This record gives sequence, C-alpha cells and structure tokens, in this order.
Amino acid sequence: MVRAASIKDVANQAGVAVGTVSNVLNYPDRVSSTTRDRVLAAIAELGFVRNDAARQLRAGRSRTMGMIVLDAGNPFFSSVARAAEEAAARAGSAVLLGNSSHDPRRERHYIELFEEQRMQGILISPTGDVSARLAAAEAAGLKIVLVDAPSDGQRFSSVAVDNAAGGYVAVRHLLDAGRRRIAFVGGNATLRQVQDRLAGARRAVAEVPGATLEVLTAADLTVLGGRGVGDDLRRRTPGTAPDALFCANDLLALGVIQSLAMLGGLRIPEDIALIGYDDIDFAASAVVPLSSIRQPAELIGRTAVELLLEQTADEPPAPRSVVFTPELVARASTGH
Amino acid sequence: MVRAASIKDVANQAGVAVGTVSNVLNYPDRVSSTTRDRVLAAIAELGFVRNDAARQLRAGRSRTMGMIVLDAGNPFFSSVARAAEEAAARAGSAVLLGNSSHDPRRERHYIELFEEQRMQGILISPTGDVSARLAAAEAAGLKIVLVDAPSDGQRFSSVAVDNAAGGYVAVRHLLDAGRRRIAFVGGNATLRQVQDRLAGARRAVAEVPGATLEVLTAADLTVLGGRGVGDDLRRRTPGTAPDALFCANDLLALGVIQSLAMLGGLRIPEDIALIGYDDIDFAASAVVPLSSIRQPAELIGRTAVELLLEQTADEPPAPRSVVFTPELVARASTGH
DNA sequence: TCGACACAATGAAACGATTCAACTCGAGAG
DNA sequence: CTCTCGAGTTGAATCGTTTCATTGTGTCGA
Repeated sequence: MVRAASIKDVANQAGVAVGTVSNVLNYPDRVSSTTRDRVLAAIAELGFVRNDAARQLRAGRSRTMGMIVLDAGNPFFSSVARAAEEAAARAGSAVLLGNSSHDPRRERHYIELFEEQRMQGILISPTGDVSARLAAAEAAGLKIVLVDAPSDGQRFSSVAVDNAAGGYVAVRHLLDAGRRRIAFVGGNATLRQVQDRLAGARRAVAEVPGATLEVLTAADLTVLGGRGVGDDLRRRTPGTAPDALFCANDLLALGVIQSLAMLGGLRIPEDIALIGYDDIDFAASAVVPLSSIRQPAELIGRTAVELLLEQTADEPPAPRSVVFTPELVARASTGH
Repeated sequence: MVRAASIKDVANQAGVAVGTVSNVLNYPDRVSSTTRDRVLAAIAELGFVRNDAARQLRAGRSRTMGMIVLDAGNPFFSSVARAAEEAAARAGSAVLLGNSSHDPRRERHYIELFEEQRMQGILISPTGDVSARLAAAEAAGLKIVLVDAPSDGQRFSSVAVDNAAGGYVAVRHLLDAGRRRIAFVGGNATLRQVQDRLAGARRAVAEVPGATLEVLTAADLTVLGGRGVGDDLRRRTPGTAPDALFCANDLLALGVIQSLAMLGGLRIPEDIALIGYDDIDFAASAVVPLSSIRQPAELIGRTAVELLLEQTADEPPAPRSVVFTPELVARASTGH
C-alpha cells in the first residue's frame, strides 16, 4: 500500500463527485439511497478512513479534547480520567490523556501539543501557575477547564473539591481522637491542592489550645516519598515524633505505613495515628486500613467534561466553578 | 480573537514570504539571522502556534503515537504508559493515551480515532483478537506494536513477558511451600495474558502428584472483583476451600486480602497462601505483604516505543518480538 | 567588467476534506 | 407545451502548512 485511499479515490471508484462522498459521510439524508450504497461499497472496498487532519483543517477545530493529569499512576486521577473518557464518549467526543508527572516542562509540552492539534479543549490539573500559558491557549480558541483546582478569577471553568475543608476535617478528626502533636506530610509545596489542605489543617490546629502542627516534606507525592518520611520518623529519638500524621494523599500515607508498620518501631495507630487523602481503593486494604478523605473522583471527571462541552456552544455561558465537598472515611489507622 | 494567527499573518507582519516563515520553523539554518529574528518577533507578537492539522495533512503523517491500555487504573499499566511517554519525549515524539477498560468497543473506538488522526503508530495491549482491525490500520500506514501480548505470527512487533513462565513460577512457589489444593483466580477468560498464566499454573500442578488446580472466576480484574472471590471463599464449608491462591493480578489479590484478612475467617498465609502478579507498589504495603510476580513495566514501555520508532525508518526492519522473563518476589502472603 | 557561484528569499502547488453556489433533471402545475 | 420547483449532484474554492523550482543579490576570481 503506497498511499491511503482518499475521498477522491472513493469518488472515482463509485463514479461520483467528491462532494457527494463527503455528503454520504456527513449528511447521509441528502444523498439518494442508490448513490449512498454505491459510495459505501467503494469505501469498504478501498478501506477508506477519513483523514482527520484534513477535516480539522477545514473545520478549524478537532472533536477530541486533551486531558493533562498530574499523576496517571495515582488511582485518584485515573478514576477522574476514566470518568471523563466515558462522559466524552457518551457525547460523541473523545479524550486523549497526557501525564505531566508534576513536571511543568512536560505539562507545557502537552499544552503546546494540544494547542497545535487545535483540540476542542483542555481538561487540566495544573502543576502550578500556568494561567498565562492557558490564557494563550484560550486566546487560540481552546476551551479550558481546570480540574481539581480552583478557578483562577473566574477566567476558566473549573471543578474542584474544597481542599481546605478536607484538610480541616482530617485534622479535626485527629484532634478529636486526642492527638495534639500533629504533622502534615506534603510534597511539592507549590501545588495548590497541597497548600489548601495544609491551610485547612492549620485552621483546625489553631482551634485547639496546645495543639501543634509540624510540616514534613516528602520527596514527591508517591508511595516512595512516603516511605522516606516514615524512615525519617523512625530515626527520631522517642518522644519527639508527632502522635498523628495527616498525609497530603493516600500514596504518601501508604508509604509511611510501609515504613513504620513493616519495618517496626512506631505502631499505628497506638503511637502515631494516620490519615490520608483521596480514599483510593488501596486505602482500605493496607496493612493498617487507612482513614482518608474521600473525593468524588467520577463526579469530578464527568463534570469537567460537561463544563467543557458547555463552553463549546455557539453562545457559551460564563465560566462556572463547581466545588464538591470531601468526606471523612474513618478506619483503623485513626483507631476505628 | 476571531481566528488564530496563521503562518500567512506572521509572514505579513514580518514582511517576508510564507515559505520563509516555514523555513524558520523547520530549518532555521537556511534563514539569515536577521530575517529569523524578525520572523520570531512576529510569531511572539501574534501568539502564533503552528496548526498541526495542516502540517500533518501536508506531511502525510503525525508525529505522535497512540497508546491503548487495558486498564489505566492498574498501576502496572500506568507504569508502562509513563515509561513509554518518557521514551517518546526523549525521541522528540509524544504519546497520547486511551483507556479501553477491557471493552472491545472502546478499544475499537480508539483504534479508529488513531487511524483517522493518521498517528505515527499504535502501542496496544489488545483486549482479545483484534488482529484483523490492526491489520487494516497497518495497511493504512500506522505502525503497530503489541504491548504485553505475544506477537500474532510475526506480523507485528511486540513486547511481552513470558506469562506461562510467570504462572509456572508462581504456582511452583506455592507447591514448594507445601500447598496442594491450589486455586487460580482469573477474570475475563478471553484475555491472553490470563490464559497463559493459567497454562503455566497447570504445568506446575501437573508436575506434583496429588496437587489439584481449581479455577475461580472474578467479575473483573480489579480490587472489587477480588473482594467478591474472597467473599465466596469465606462462605465455603471449612476444609473445602483451597489452601493456596494464585491471582491473575495484584489488584485481585489485594481484593481477596481485603475480604479474607479484614472481615475474618481464613488467615493468610496460615489457612490460605496467596500470590499475585505484577508486583505493583501497593503489593508490599498490603495488610499481609503480598508475594507477587514482578514484571519490568518501565522496560516494557520503553521497549515498545523503541520497537515502534524502529518501524518508522525508511527501510523498516522485520517486526521483532521481545520477551522478558518475570521474577518471583516472595513476601509474607506465602509465608516469607 | 563579466560570469560563476553560493546563499536567501520567494510564491505557487500540493495535501484531503468540507462547503456552497450552480447546475441537471423530472415531476407537477398552469 | 412551458414554467416552476426541489431533490440530487457537481466541482471549484478553501483551510494552513510544507516543498521546491525559481528568482534575486552580493561576492569573488579571472
């Protein structure tokens, strides 16, 4: 096969004009059934597949949307992505996924890729402050929806979960269990979600006299990063370690559990209580079942697609921000 | 903004011909530095972004490749995908991800999407027998690499892990621990990987007189599916349950652990030993640290991209099949 | 002074689909 | 028999880029 069949080849084969073939593909009712059958037969015979680049060039825009997630390996994001794909498929659209891995360079790379491809829009969980870059993409006609991030001054639609509330609930839960020397385990400090969870945590601690909040930094927001923090804690002199840990996500918390519970030293929850964030499927099956803050991942993904499709209308409404409320799930790691 | 800036607008702005702008973008050395600077200034001023659809239309093919995975929520696949993305980025290419979720319809949808987009190629973990569909895509010029699946008669390049060997090693390990009433927990029976792991398991059982192999079916290859199997086992009359379980993947095994160890009844590994497959990060931090069969996910992803790039050469070599060997990781769930 | 040569820059053609004004052809009305 | 109408079909123009043969310009050697 030297060259893929084009619409022109189909037209020749069927003995009709190219415009007619195009009509068969896009407006079947405009074509008489005999002609239509002849064209469809030619298409089947030649194995013709429409060239989306050409269609897009003429149409000015693609029908697919791009999604950029912070960590495709995090079950929370894969749930969000999956729900988004399904919602898009139902609407006759498609989602293609890029994984920034918290790396602004890779994120930028995907934004540019999507912009070059003139995608319908971008669903993005930003690594940090990319609003300038996104504004440029929007100026080029892409619709932007921020996912799991608050709207940037109503410029873009967004779907988020109230991270400050989540952080507050998590630490409040630890305080209610009688813990006072709380530590927050975060990673990349520039990440908005993490900042907000920390802010909520601070607010909860401030309400209880005598309670303190220490901030620990993990290498990254992964199981491995959490294991590192756990290793550090085990090396502390007894009594100086916190009596409760609030981890910025479940992966971190699972890493801490791996380090503490398996390699010995501190016991969970007796010596140190632990709560994570996201309530991923693995949280319930950890060595010590992990308390967590549940976020409605599917709902987030679905809503993100809806917000984007809303913006693709001829007269798009003003950008909207949807905020969900997270929910405490108490398990053994905090004494339940 | 009515319309995104085109190369023609840039040419006007800079006072040069469109061909020159194109040269600045693609062959900067062909252009004098003064002209180049002028063009670059115009590009910056207009916020010009190359329209990839037009470029592709002219070039005949995209520079990005599509990847279709069976389950983006499975950490094994997300590791593979991530490694592939990185390898592609290093080669100046990009990977966009689609998630078939074991659904042949969604898989087909993505294949067609990639074909319409005239992607460079497709990296795919097929759900079942899609070789006819893939052959059509190949005839249209896409390069195909089968990922985590054996080659289909050398027609396509492929990168796989010897699943039969993995299944054999897993069950051999259970037998060596003195277990005799083995059960295999699989899901979708049409999945080649699962079939092969079962075949390896059968071979190991056949070598030991008195050993038996029962096959249990999970609703799907997820944590939830495993939990269902665990619930069934707990309801069996004592003594009729198997004394060892080989799960087709770690998600299943973790689900079984959730059901058995947490809700009580059978103890792991005393009453029932357990081994999974993939050795995902969460395996080590389970309630009972999970023995597993490790697959080199990063290596698989990287190799897949290499095989694809190999095929994009002007004179592509014959398709190659790379097969890796899995490795036993023994932990507490089998008595270590 | 002229020709040869390299280097820059030009601009028309091509890629494959969609769009749309124009055309054809019967059927039905007058 | 002519006119109108509308359904069906046609094919040229268009989208934004790349390619490449052609033209223009300046330098150098003879």
